[in-house]
Amino acid sequence: MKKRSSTTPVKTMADIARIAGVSSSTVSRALAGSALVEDSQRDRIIKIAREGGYVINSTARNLRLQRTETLSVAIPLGHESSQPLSDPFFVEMLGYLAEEITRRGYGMFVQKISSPMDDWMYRLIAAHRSDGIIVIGQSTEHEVIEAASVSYKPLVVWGGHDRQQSYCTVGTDNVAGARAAVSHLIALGRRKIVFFGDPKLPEIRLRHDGYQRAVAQASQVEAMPTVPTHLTADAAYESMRAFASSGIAFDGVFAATDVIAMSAIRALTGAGLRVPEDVAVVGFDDIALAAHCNPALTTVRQDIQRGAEMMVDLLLRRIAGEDTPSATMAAELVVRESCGAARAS
Amino acid sequence: MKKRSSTTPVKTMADIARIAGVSSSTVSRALAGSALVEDSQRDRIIKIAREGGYVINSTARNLRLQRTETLSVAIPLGHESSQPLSDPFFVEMLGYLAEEITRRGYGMFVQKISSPMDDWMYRLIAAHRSDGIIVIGQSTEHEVIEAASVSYKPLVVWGGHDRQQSYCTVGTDNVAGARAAVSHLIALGRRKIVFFGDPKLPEIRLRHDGYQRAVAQASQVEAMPTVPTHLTADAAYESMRAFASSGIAFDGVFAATDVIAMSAIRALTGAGLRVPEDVAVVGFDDIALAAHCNPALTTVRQDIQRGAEMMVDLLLRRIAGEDTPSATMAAELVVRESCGAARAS
DNA sequence: TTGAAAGCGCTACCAT
DNA sequence: ATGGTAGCGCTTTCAA
Repeated sequence: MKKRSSTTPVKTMADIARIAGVSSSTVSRALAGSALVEDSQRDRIIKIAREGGYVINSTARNLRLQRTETLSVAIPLGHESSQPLSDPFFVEMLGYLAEEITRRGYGMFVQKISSPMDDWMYRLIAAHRSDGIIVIGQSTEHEVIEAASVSYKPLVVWGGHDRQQSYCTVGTDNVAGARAAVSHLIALGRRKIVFFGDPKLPEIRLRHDGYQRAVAQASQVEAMPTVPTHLTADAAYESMRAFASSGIAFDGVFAATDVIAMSAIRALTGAGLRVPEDVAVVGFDDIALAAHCNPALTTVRQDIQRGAEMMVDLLLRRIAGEDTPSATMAAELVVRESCGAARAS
Repeated sequence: MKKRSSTTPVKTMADIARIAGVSSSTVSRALAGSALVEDSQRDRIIKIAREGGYVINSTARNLRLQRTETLSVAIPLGHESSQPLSDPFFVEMLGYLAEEITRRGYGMFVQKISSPMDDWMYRLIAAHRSDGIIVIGQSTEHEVIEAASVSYKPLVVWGGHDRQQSYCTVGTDNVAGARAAVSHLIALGRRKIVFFGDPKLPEIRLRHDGYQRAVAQASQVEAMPTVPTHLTADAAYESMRAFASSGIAFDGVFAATDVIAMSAIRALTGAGLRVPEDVAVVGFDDIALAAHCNPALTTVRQDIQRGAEMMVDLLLRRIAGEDTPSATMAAELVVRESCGAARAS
């Protein structure tokens, strides 16, 4: 009897069944570790499968089981379709999500939503490529997400939490974080603080709220304009360049994101203004760059890694049928150099 | 006749067929835009599908067509299983890959290979979750990749290119890049240059080759040790801390990656040594951080975005049956502050 | 131009 | 403990 083990291709359960002289039902059970199969039989089948290099076909399995063991990560960039996905905040988040999703035994399916049609959410759901969806950032898509969440439960969104929203979010306490940042600037003597960022985006609107509360609560602080800049480095640079040459006097900047803050600093320096001596700058996010730029950026830290872990955990629980609440993480002001004074640690 | 369009669920082609009063074969053809279906019939079917919010079930389609319209991105971390996927280089690469893969109409399936079994590659292939595989970095897995590439063609690897390898790589000219960096240090008067990095990894071995050639070609340059540090920030910091206190005199460091370089700078500064005055440091990669840290890092630039685009393009061509050759991109020395002298631009 | 039917590879029900 | 069979939703012959 010739050895054929290496010449007989073992691609399907039917192949294994043929070699083992059993039915494919038994092979399926054996490979699933079912106690229904006789021990010796099971071991023999598993051995044949392994020696033949058999790996289960997940497409067929998924079709049968109506699930995918995959989570989708969607990144809507409606506010800024030209914003590259290489944006540091998104990319750091993506890395941690990949880490955690893999650790939980799932695959990660990444989808960038470039020029949001209003049906991207529906398509993502209906295509059945994943068991659940994580959306990074609400962008301009709050209504779409809200509508989908009514009928689609396995959905978790990174972003701002509003009283009037039914979907599950994970995010930082934007209002408190922004307020702490601006209050710190005020405490350092700044009186003319400009807000850079577009309050049309939910998270940024919350940061703007925090900014306004800090200003309203202080005395002697002048009302200053809000500059609704886009989120890209180039756009933010240009916004600041234009503002700095407008003749409006100012001594502080609260930027809605670190990318805006860093670009603003470049523009200020280019305009001959010193940071922090002439203008103090505070950002938001604490991306990896923030600690290493010059001057090191004072910013509001969001714990991206913990956020990623929470989102995956909540999503898996929702897939299991649980109805999880939203989670808000505390924001932490990280004082470095760009605000002009280090706070005692 | 009651309007039922909103109450009848339209989940499958069979549903549409029932509503339209045709067979599901016709629905399939109509939705695929087949010329075989009568025009008015086709339009009617498409209308029903759209109004019912129908989206094709990709799992079923994939099973039938034996393809997935998905590309796998595998990140083997065998050399450093504790290395987080949040490593800047990998994460930047991931962002650009997501960008380009989405742009090409594919999905991206991300898989971190944590503690490499020797069959991870085989499993990834046999599970049929994707039409092709991009591997980011050879790590310690050269043999595994080489073996798989014999029979599995839709495979592109980021990393070092060796004369003796049959798989398709995209990468930077590591030897030339390293050589330029070290020659630059030598030209600036450095004579005792230490290499930090583990030459067991293919790319780093090539960078080490470049380092050695630059040293061999110069006169008066002393032979210095190679410190086979790991790739994480913490490990590199510790390696440099230990080395700096060993009593060995040195005035230059060529770090195999920017992460190592930046950690080394922190350790050197902590040990009371000035960078670049006492020790000049050059890195490799030009991650986003490099330009923004203090002192700004002199490094060898790899064009990550272009690399990502090339990998996707080559992979899609391989999926289409083409046998593409490897591609090597030119390395570019980016002179900033950490080497102690700016070259004329 | 359309429909019937087979089948992609798997799992689970129902027998025995 | 095991096998037969149906069917997940789709595409594509083959017939008409």
